[in-house]
Parts: sequence; C-alpha cells; structure tokens
Amino acid sequence: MSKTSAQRMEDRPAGVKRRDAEARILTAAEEVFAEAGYSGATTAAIADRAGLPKANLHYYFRTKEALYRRLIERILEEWLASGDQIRPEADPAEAFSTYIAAKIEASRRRPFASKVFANEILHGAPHSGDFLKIQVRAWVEAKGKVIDGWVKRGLIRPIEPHHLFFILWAATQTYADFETQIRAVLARKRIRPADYEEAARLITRMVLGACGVDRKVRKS
Amino acid sequence: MSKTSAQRMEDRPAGVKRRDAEARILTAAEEVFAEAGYSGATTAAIADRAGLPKANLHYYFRTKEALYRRLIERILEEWLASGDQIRPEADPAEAFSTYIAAKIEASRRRPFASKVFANEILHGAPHSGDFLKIQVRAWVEAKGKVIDGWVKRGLIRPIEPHHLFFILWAATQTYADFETQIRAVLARKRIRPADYEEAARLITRMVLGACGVDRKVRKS
DNA sequence: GCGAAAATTGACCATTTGGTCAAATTCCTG
DNA sequence: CAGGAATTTGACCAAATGGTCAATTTTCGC
Repeated sequence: MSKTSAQRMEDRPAGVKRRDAEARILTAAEEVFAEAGYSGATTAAIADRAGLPKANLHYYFRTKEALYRRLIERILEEWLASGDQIRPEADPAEAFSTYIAAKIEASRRRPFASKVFANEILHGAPHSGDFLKIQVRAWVEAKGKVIDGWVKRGLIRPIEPHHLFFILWAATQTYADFETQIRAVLARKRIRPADYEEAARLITRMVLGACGVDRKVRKS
Repeated sequence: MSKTSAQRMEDRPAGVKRRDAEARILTAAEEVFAEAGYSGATTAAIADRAGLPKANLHYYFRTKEALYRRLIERILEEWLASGDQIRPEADPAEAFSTYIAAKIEASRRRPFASKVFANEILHGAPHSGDFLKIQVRAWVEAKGKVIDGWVKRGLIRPIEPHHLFFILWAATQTYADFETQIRAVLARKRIRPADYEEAARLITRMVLGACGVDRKVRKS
C-alpha cells in the first residue's frame, strides 16, 4: 500500500488539498532556500514556515532534493515566459522597454524566486541536471534570432545578442539578488518603487542607447 | 598553554610557515565556498583541497566562521581597491573604460572570489556583521561624489551614480558569478578571452552612451 | 454511514559535520 | 644542543539534519 501512495505521489492530478499543501510548502521553500541556500535550508525550517510538521512535508515531497527541483522548475517557467514581448514583428525599443520593465518588476515582486535561481546558477546548477542550461540556451537562441533580424532590417545597430542578454539579466536581477547591498548603499530599509523605476529607466536608456534607438522613454 | 597559543593565533605577526599555511587554506576555502556556499562547504573539504588534515586547518582557523570571515575581508579589500581610477581629475570616459576592464578582468581571473562575495550578499551578508555594507556604502558615496562632479562640470550627462554602479557591478560580475549560465548559452567549455573582451566592449559602450560620452573605445 | 485512500504526526535513526584533545613531532632560539 | 614553542594528526564527540515509520485521524466516493 505504501507503493500505491507513492505512485500517486508522483502523478500530478492531485486533490485540492494536496495542491494547496504543495503550494504552501513551495512558497515557504522559496523563502528559506533564498535566505540560506540549498545546504543551509533545512526541511524543518521550511515545514515551520509552511506551518506543518516536518514529517508532513516529507509526505508531500519525499526528499529535500525533490522539493527543490520542483521549485526550480516553477521559477524557470516564469523566467522563460518573461520574454514573450521579444518577437520579430515587435518594435525593438518597445520590446526592450517592456522586457526590462517586466524583469525589474519580477525582481520587485518575487525577489526570493530570483535569489533561488541565482543561487542555483552561482554554484553551477548542481541540482538541475542539464534541463536548466538547455532551456535557457534554447530561449536565448530563439530571442537572439529575433534580435539579429532587427539588426538585418536596420531597426537597431549591430549588437551581440548573447552579451546583451547577459548584461540585461544581470542589471535587472541584481535588484532582487543583491538587494541587501542595494539597500545598504541607498540607506533604505526597503527599496522603494521609485528606485525600481529609476533602475528600469537607466537600464532602458543604456540598452536603447547601445542599440542606437534613442527614443525617449515614455512615462509608464 | 592553550591560552598562549590562542593568543598568538589572533595576532597577525606570524611566522612564515603560518603565513604560508593560511594562504593555502584561504585559497582552498575560496574555491570550496564558491562551489558550495557557506553551509555546503565543509572544513573537511577545504582541508582536503588545501592538502592537510582537518584538525590542522582548525589549528590555523579556529572555526569555519573565522576562516570565512577572513576570506570575505580579503575579497572585499580587492573589491574596494578596484575603483581607484575613478578620481575627480580623471577623464570620465577613460575612467569608466578602465574600471569596467578591471572588473571584467577580475571576473576572469578570480571567479571564485566573486562568487563567494556574491553568495554572501545574496543571502543577506549574515556572516559579515555590518562592516561589508558600511564599507561598500562609503565607497559608493565617495565615488558618487566624483561622478556628480563630472556632471556639474558638464563632462558627462546627468546620471544617477548609485544605480549606475549597481548596473555596472552586475554586468561585470555576472561573468564570474553566473559563468555556468554564460558557458551554457555560449556553448563553451570555458569562457574565452574574446568573450570577456566583447563583454567589456559592450558594457563600456552602454555606459559611455548613457553618460553621453560616445568616444570610440580604443583597442586595448 | 462505511470502508478505503489520503493525510497527519510524534518518535526515532543513521549520517554528516564542526570542533576538541592529547600525544607526537618539528622548529627555532639562546 | 637543550628546551620551549609551534605544528601536526588520528581519534573522538555532540549537535544538527534528512529521512523513516507506524499509529492515528480525516476525507471522500459510493
């Protein structure tokens, strides 16, 4: 019978209760992994923050590794989806502005997710098999082609898409990942909405400038 | 007697043997902490990589925490020193180019140091007391004044120094911290010198563009 | 309302790991 | 070269932690 329940556990079509518990655990895990890293995070701490006993957590996620993996998958999904604006038929300046704004907004709204993701890559993605690297690479190849297309059509100056994205990710995600440092430098308890806007504006200015698209950024 | 040796241990004027052992341990620690984070790093692994028994490591550094702290101090020192080119009397374009080149070079030459630093900040600098935050803040205040001066003298367009630095750090350090991702996207076993140069060139282009100093970047 | 599946939970265990210690060895100075 | 200081190291320990389990309770379709 333990085999039966184990079987169920792997399948996704789960009851509402399970969905609910898993969601609570994943949210708690996101915070704890963000704050303490993979090794520093304890299943006890995650369970505590999710408001259930450790044994119960292990009922829903058999191992810390499995829980972590699910979390990474969820974060990667959103990460990949954030670039939907970058399409061949889009206006480059518009697309970049929107993408940057979305990334900054993601840093503001879900800093823990960004931190978990950053932590995973920082240490060589040891828990993600190759799927993380493969998907990110595929994403960049696709978006890179779009940008190359813009260049060929003379919409933007020639630019190396790979490095453009590296810099773009770094610049936007830093407001989540290194939020401690940013708060210290700005002497703030919390980073303010105005700060995020300022950041988005400056990054956009830099990117559009580098692309030779010096359109004035509209108020947004 | 153990008090005597303990006393000695805290003092810095140490024998050459001690200096040597500490250096070997710190180098090993930099690698291990970079790869595994603070909690994931074990003193046994560090000792192994340094080529000595764990007990011997604990003779030189009483606790993992103490070892880590020394490491952070060492890294911060270099980090702070890297902006020496940013002085009031310097040419802005020259100063930024040089700073960016230096930061990229640091990412290339000592990626582990960058990763340890990044990891520490990522998790809220829990092992650095406040000294890290305080020193970084002071550094930015000083350099920010320099940049404001350039703006006042009309040498560069108005720009917010804090955010400029956040972006600059992020863009340059990402080549060390997220080297795994970069290698995956570029489909390389190792990031090549040409890649670092390309990165420096693009970052410089973006920064100088944002500053309205569109000097052609000289071959360096 | 019954019975089976799902969920809950306290107690428990094996492993890992930071750190200690005492004994032995090497080093250095007078 | 004597003797004390510095260094080395294997053995050991206590605490933390991921994970298990069996017993109990809750849920839910019929």
